[in-house]
Amino acid sequence: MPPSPATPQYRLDPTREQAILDAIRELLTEVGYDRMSIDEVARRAKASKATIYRRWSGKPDMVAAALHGMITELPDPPDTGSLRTDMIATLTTLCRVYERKHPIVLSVLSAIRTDPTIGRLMHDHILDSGTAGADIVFARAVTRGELPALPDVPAVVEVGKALLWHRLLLSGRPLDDPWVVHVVDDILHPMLGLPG
Amino acid sequence: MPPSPATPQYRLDPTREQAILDAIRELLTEVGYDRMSIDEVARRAKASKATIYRRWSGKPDMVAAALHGMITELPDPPDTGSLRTDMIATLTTLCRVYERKHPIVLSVLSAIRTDPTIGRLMHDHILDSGTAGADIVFARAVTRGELPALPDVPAVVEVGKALLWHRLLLSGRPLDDPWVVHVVDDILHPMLGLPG
DNA sequence: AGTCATGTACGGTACGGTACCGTACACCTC
DNA sequence: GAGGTGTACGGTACCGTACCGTACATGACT
Repeated sequence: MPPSPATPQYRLDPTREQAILDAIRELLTEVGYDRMSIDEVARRAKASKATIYRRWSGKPDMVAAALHGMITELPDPPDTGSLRTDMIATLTTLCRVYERKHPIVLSVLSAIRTDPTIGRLMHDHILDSGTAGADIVFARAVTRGELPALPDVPAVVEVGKALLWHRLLLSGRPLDDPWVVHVVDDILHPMLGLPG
Repeated sequence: MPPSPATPQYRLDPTREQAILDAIRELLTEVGYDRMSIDEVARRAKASKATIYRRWSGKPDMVAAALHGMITELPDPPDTGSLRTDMIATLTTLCRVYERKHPIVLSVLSAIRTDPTIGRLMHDHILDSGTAGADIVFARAVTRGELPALPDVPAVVEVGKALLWHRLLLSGRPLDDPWVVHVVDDILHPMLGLPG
């Protein structure tokens, strides 16, 4: 007799579930929310639609589940020696994260109209991550003596996020290094009262 | 004797064309690009599908046509007496314009992946309008003596547009007056080297 | 001028074909 | 035999095209 009372009690296979969620994220990235069909999800996950519908009630439900587990915890930004290089490093890291999330955000964005729940999930799990490092960077700059006092960090973060997403979603141009340097030197530095 | 080489050529009725384009814009606003069906366009425009397909080859073509004629020429910003109030007035005007365009931008955004042409049209006809007034406002501030020299206007415009679209598309919060004041006082003013 | 044949655009309808949704049912493994 | 799984199916929505009969402007002919 097995001593573990954990009689496996074969529940819904979590492996399957993960495969399905991966397929959903894949399709969201590739074709967007509206054009993502359940048939195709099933095909990619090598599962049947019945298997899918046993778990979730419909497309919004599935996508909501897929958006969970996309929270990305960023490590604290490393001390590069100066505020300027700290900001460049932090922004560059954020660029890579946003670039990865970009297709999904784009897909889901248009679905907000149809399903407001999706919008909330997107904010909570995708958009609001990766901005905690700013406090650290600016606090470090104050102790270094580069800044006379802590700036209006939320405002700076607001500008940074807005610039990133605007560039990514609307301008159609890449989040490359020269652009990051431009943001830091021509926008953030002046905003902090430092020489451009 | 007819000097004109008899170009009889009845044209397609421009009235009908306008009704169809209006219906397209309506549906783009209401349900988005993907969920817009030609049948529904025909129904709303009180036209037959044949009439529509006689003019355009398919959905991308129609939407492209509908995006034309959405260019909005803004009047030069009025002189309100100070740079701060000028900026607030200009931004407020821009807010109203963007709010109107917002649903269509949202719809079309997700279609960029499918049809890059749409993306180009959106930039040319929707996004790049309404920023010419900035030059006037800042030039006026210089002659008033409020600014020592002309600032980096493109950078300021970049920040303004990014903040507006970010707020509108991603934050889900309204472009209301307090927010505009916050942008001017907490972000643009510091960026210009003025007291917040 | 008045009449009429002609050509075109029009709304409406119907169709074949495709893609998708959500479910009923049979299978198959524990 | 109980429960997860795969297949097959009905139903719906949409696309793009073809065709009908009609309305109307044009241009020729009387």
